[in-house]
Formats: sequence, structure tokens, C-alpha cells
Amino acid sequence: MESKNVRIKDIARLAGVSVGTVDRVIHNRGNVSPEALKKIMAVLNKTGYKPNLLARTLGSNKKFIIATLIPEPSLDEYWEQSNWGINEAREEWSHYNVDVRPYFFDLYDKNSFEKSAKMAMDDQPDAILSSPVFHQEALNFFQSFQNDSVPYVFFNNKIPEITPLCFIGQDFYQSGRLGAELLELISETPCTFVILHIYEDLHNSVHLAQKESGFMDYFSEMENKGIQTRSLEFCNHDEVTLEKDLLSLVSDPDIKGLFITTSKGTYLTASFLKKHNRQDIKLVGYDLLSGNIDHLKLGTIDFLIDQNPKKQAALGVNYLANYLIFKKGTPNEDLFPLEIITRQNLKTFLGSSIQSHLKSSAVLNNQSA
Amino acid sequence: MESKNVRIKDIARLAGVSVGTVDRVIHNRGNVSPEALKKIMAVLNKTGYKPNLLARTLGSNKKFIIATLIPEPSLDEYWEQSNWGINEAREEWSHYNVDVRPYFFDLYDKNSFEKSAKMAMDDQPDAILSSPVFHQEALNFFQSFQNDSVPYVFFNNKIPEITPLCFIGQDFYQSGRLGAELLELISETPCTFVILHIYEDLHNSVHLAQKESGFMDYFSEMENKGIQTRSLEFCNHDEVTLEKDLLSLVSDPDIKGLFITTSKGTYLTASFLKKHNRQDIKLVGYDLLSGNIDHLKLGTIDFLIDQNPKKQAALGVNYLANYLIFKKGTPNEDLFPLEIITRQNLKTFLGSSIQSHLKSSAVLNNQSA
DNA sequence: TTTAAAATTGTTTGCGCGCACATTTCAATT
DNA sequence: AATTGAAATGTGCGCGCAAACAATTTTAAA
Repeated sequence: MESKNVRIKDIARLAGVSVGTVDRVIHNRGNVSPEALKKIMAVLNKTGYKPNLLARTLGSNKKFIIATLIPEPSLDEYWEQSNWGINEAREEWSHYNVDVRPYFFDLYDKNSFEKSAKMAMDDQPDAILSSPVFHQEALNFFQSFQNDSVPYVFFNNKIPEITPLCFIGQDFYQSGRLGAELLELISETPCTFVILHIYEDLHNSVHLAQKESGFMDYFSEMENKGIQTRSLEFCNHDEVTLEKDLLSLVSDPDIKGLFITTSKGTYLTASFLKKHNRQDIKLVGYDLLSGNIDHLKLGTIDFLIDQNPKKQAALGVNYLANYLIFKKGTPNEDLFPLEIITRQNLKTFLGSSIQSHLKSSAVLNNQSA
Repeated sequence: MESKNVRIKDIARLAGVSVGTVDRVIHNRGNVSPEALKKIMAVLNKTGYKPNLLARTLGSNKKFIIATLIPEPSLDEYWEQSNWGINEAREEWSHYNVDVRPYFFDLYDKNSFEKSAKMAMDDQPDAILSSPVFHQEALNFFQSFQNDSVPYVFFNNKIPEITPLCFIGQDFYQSGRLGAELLELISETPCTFVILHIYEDLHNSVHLAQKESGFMDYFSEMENKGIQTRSLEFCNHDEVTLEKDLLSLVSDPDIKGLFITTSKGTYLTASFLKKHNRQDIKLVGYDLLSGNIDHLKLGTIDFLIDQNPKKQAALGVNYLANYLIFKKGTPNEDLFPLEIITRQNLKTFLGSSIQSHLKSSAVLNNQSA
């Protein structure tokens, strides 16, 4: 019915050379005469040779080290979920030739990033997975060893100046448009919508800016239905200041909806609205943090857009591992579908995040589904 | 830093026996003395031995056949997508010891199901993946070889009387609730919502009934906001009859929203609404068929719920392949997250269905992410 | 020419496992 | 005590490949 898979041995026989020479050609190791090369290439093309990845991995006992560099997960639920993803992939690959070594840094301390990055490099990793939340520091760091050709993959955050092997995350612009659409769908016009960036401090906000563009464009493109938009940044706020600022914001009776661009900001705002009994204001935010889940159930939050930090991180490791071991290419970027969470589908997302759908196998197929 | 992975040889050494005996214990082949068993088990547990799946697969040259049995894809866009998933998984596994053999039957001909099923069995497959759309016929068929212990996985459809190795699909009840919620979110009350089952004929509608329960329960649970519900079945309709029935339905001015439970019914209804300029009626339906995509873009359809037929099918193959080769267990059911598609996130779903997120490797990790 | 160095080619080993097969143990039967 | 055979245990090969290693041929310098 189907021909047996062609092996290196078969190639060698057909080309009239030994397996060693074939191996040299396959791996571009040089020291092959032009004639031999030509013959082997011909056979290789004719037979459509595909190496047996199982055997390849088994045979080579080279160990690969993948360093991961993300914010300390114990301090932040979002990064905790990323870390789950890393650990999951780590576990998957642990039996083979891949050693995933996690490094963490303090989300509020640029120095700690540099320190952890240095420690990671001391391990001489073969690849790096990182979420470069500190723009300038990450820029310095990753540029410094670009010539070392240590491949790296970014997730969650981009650095515009640098092109990693792959970026894994969302289409932030479209994400902003989606937030706008969701608010519009559930609100009565005319009214004012506010896009609100609530973040700790210091971290680069390229992706927040993109969300904002999307949000704004959405409304400016449509025929005027009497929707006003405002943009605000609450940065470096303590809770008291945040509450004060939010109070003054929602005192505007035209405001019917808020779009919060950060996951932590989402539940902070939800708590505020709940406390002041302003559930009339619609709220769209990000991610399945426990606080967000609670407020979604309560109805304080109307929609969540899931960034799926766990899956992002796990996929990052898988891409790199496949790249190292099987020389599989990665896409330049892998932008996840924008998943909308409501009260009624929440449960189905929680269930599957435990036993999720990256089910195929990290080692052999990198390719879609 | 980390101990080298423990091998069978190490187990044997630590337990003071030979690798052969360890092998017998690992595979429950019997013929092992109680003392040896005890010692080996102890070492096995202590070391947390995990077999090297690469080596295991490489060494054994047993070929497995997985038969897939679904409706003819050329006649139906939904099943075409399922078939993509099968082919993708088939390709992934083709280099190894798994041969996926697709069989098709006519969605409108029960006899053809029985015929194809028979043909599939003649191949003596080691496992079967199917979507049992014909209730009684599938029941007969799968019961007949239950004692042969050929494992089978269902996707898309369930048969209540039979428990397959795994069911892959949606939580239909919750799916109905989600449809209800989405309609409610975008409509102004008081009004009437209609849940509409439009299907060809004959196929078992257990999952449609569950969607209906969810839909109805959602509204009956909430405090009365003046929402009426109706349920209708348009079955075995030609286009003319369908149009007539729809016309009479939407002549009721209270009707502000429709929930269509089938993918094909969704674009048929959308076309109707478009043609008669009744885009004021909200429409929630199923799946990314091209007609549905068009009408979602146009705004005739407000929300689509994606059943992800491609991913369901691919995952089904992966589960079975992993089960056969690696003896990996499967969950009893794998219910996908209920994905909501709108105009603004549509693009992100289309992009990733081409190059989707079942990225890990089908062969080695079956385990989540 | 002779000879060493370089370039090219061929051979072998081992990765960890499954499985076929060989070997040993030991109790039951003669 | 000798024989048998089943139960228990041990050994060795091969899966396809990478890489170390060995052998051969070619080239260039003496």
C-alpha cells in the first residue's frame, strides 16, 4: 500500500556512497566532493527524504538548555499563569534532551532584570524565552548577544527595535478594536466610553498604545452614533489615589462603559464599581485572574478578553525546543485568537485551562491543527 | 544540577535484577516472582521512572491503523473542516507507526454509513475515530465490536447509550446558555427570542436538544425581564418552504433575536434576513463556514459560536495515536472552550485556524498546556 | 619519486527500548 | 537420583540516526 519510509541507509545505497557521506551532506558538514554532493542531493530530492525525528533525537545526546526569563510569578497572578505554562512545557521536555531553566526578576525592579538576565546567560543557554517588560533593559540585553546567535522568542510583550525568532501574543490593535466592539454592543448610545490604562509603573507600554489605537479607530471609523471616547492613564497609583481618580471619572454621567487594558487594572476597577454600586457602568477587561473571574460571575465585569498567558509561555518553550532539536522553523509571530469570556462560557474556559488543548505533542509536531 | 534520566538499565541495577525482568514488570507480562516484583516496583516508584517515548517508538516496529469514519467532506463545508483536521493529524503521524485511514459516508444515506463502517472494519483497524451522526446505525455498529476491544473516540456527536474511550466536542447545554446570553446582551427587552433547529433530516438531534435545554433554562432562571422564548424545528425543508416558514416567523414583531443551532441553518437564515432586509433581528449561530463568515462581516450575523470541527478531529486522531503507541490515557470527554466570534475578532480566528495552536507535538505530549 | 598533510570517504558505536530468544532455577514426577 | 518442563530470569539484536573514529584517496611539498 505504501512504501516504507526511506532511510539514510537507502539514500546511501541509491547514491552509491556510505551513510557517513550522506550524513555530512544532510548536516552541511562539508568535506564532501562536488560529485558525491550532486549525486546525494539528487537522490535526496527524488526520494523526498524525511529524517526520522525519533531516531534523530534518540541518537544525538546533545543537551539543550533553554533559559526562560519572566517576572517573578509569586507576586503576580498573571505571571503565575505564564509560569505554569513554562513548567508544563518543561516537564514535557524533561525526559529528552531539553533542559528548561527558569529565571525570574522583580517586575518592579529593572536592576533585578539585568541581574537575572546575566545569571541566565552564565548558563550558556542554547535559546531564551522571555517577556521583555522593561523596554530599554531588554533592548540592551538582547542586542548584546545577537551576534552570538542565541535564538530568542518573546511572548506577551514586543520590543519594536528587535526581531526575535518569534513573537507570541495578541494582535493588540485588534484586541483594542474588540474591546471597543464589545462595549458598543452592550451599551446604549449616546454615551462616553473610556479606555483606561492602569499599571504599576515603569514598564513599557507599546502594547497598551496599540490597544488604544484599535479602540479609538473603531469608533472613529463608524458613522457617528454619538459615542465619545476618552483615554486615561492611571500609573503608579496607590489604592487610595486610584479610588479618588476613579470616583471623579465616573461622576461624569455620560460615561457608560470602561475598557481596562491591563489584567490587574480590570479587577481593581471592578472592585471599585462594585463598592460604589456602579454596576450600571459596563466593564470590559483582560484575563482570567481570580479577581476578574469573581467579578465576571457577579456581573461587575461584562466581558474579559483572554490573553492566555499560560499557553503563550508553553508554546514559546515548545517552539524553541523544536527549533533546537528538530531545526523546525517558527513563524515570525504567532498571534492567538482573541478569546471572549462571558459568564456563560467562563466555566468551559476554566475547565480547559487545567487540561488544555495544546494536546498534540510538543516534540514531534509543531505544525498546527 | 539534575540527575541523568533513569533508564531501565538503572532500574535493573538498583533492583539487582536484569533488564528483562524490569521490562516484564513494566509491561505486566507476568512470569515474575513476587520478590522481584516487589523490589522492582519499589525502585520504580522511588526513581519515578518515565520511559523514553522516543526510544520506545523507535524500537517497536508495530504498525497501527486508525480508521476514521465521518460524512463525506466534499458535500459539506462543516465536515470538510473536520477532514482537514484528520488529514493534518494523519500527516503528522505518517512518518511513524501510525496509519490513519479515512472512510466517508453520505450524510443523507444511512446505508452508506453501514457500508463504509464495514469497509473500515475490514481493514482491521486498531482504533476508530468517528462522528456518529446516525444514532441507531452507529449504535448497532459500535456495539457489535465492543467486545473486540477496538477502542473508539467520538467527536462532534454523542450516542448516550455508548461510552467511547473519549468524547470530543462541546458542552452543548452550556453552548445553548451562551447563545441565550449573547442574544440577551445585544437585544432590547421585552421581546421574543426563538431557538431554531434547521437541519436536513434524519440525523440524531441529542445535541440540539441539549442546546435547547441550555437556552431555555437560561431565560427561565432569570427574573422575568419580559423575555419570551419559542422553539421551532425546520426539518427536511427545501429552500422555498424554509423561506415561507421563516417569513411567517419573522412577521411577529416581538421577535428580536434568533438562535440557530446548526451551522448550515445559520447562513441560510442569515441569507433570508439579508434578502428581506430584516437585519434588525439579531442572529446568533454556529461555526466558521464561509457563508457565516460573510454574514458576520456584513452584520447579518451578530455572533458565531465556534465548534472547531478541525481541531476536534485532529485531537481525536492524536488521542488515539497516543493511546495506541504510548498507552496514554484519554479523558472521558474533552469539552472545548466555547469560543465566541464577532466581527472584530474574526480575523484572529481565521488566521490561526490555518496555522493553529495545537502546536505541541502529537506524538510525545498528550498532556495539556 | 617520496612523504606528509589534507581532503574525502567508510565503519562503528551507542542512544533507550521492545522483543525474540537463550539460559537458569526449581519443584514435580518418574 | 534422574528427568522433565514450566516458571523465572538474563542476553542480544535492531529500530534510524549522529557522531566519533578509521581508512582511503588526493594533493602538495620536499
